[in-house]
Amino acid sequence: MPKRLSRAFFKRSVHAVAPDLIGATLLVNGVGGRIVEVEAYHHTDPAAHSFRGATARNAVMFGPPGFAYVYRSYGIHWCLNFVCEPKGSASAVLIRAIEPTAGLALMRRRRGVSDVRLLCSGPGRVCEALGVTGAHNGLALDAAPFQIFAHAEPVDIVAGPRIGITKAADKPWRYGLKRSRFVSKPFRLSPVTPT
DNA sequence: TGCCCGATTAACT
DNA sequence: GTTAATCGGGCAA
Repeated sequence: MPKRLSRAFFKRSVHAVAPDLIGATLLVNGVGGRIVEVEAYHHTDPAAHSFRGATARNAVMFGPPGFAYVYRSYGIHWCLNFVCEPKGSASAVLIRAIEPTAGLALMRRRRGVSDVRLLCSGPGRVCEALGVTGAHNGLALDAAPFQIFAHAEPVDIVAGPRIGITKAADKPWRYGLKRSRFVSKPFRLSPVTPT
């Protein structure tokens, strides 16, 4: 049985936690799969919700690490984040894509699509498939309904610019599982030198 | 108070 | 390729 991630796992720099989450398994009420894409947001980052200080929406980001920050995106979708670093640093990892492994039938029903590659390939899709809503905002990640397990095997990680932002768009703070077919958009891999 | 924009997605042309 | 859906935050007036 894989090791369940402790709350201490999140009490580190968001730039250390984010790549470490690639390959981990995220379940919500037993439904979910392998995390294949995340993005890091730090409070000194102009693209982060916490950059301009605490509001009612982002209050959880300013609390202790190891909790879920769920916000509404474009007034329509939900997006799931894991709060990182010591309390008050207001940093979080956005869960952008999952390779579905558990609860496929329920995810298909919630999403209204059958293609497994369309179930969790995007932050809004992840929340819809796993049933994450604003009701999960502020819940601890080491307790029900969440289960997060470390990956057993080593994984190859790639990084690149984050998606859908205009501020600090050059920062390579999007992390993914190399060659995964379940990411929301392909990562640009390093060019192979012709032989 | 009013207006613009956004860590998105699906359905268009 | 473009656009609508829909709402909280930020900022100008």
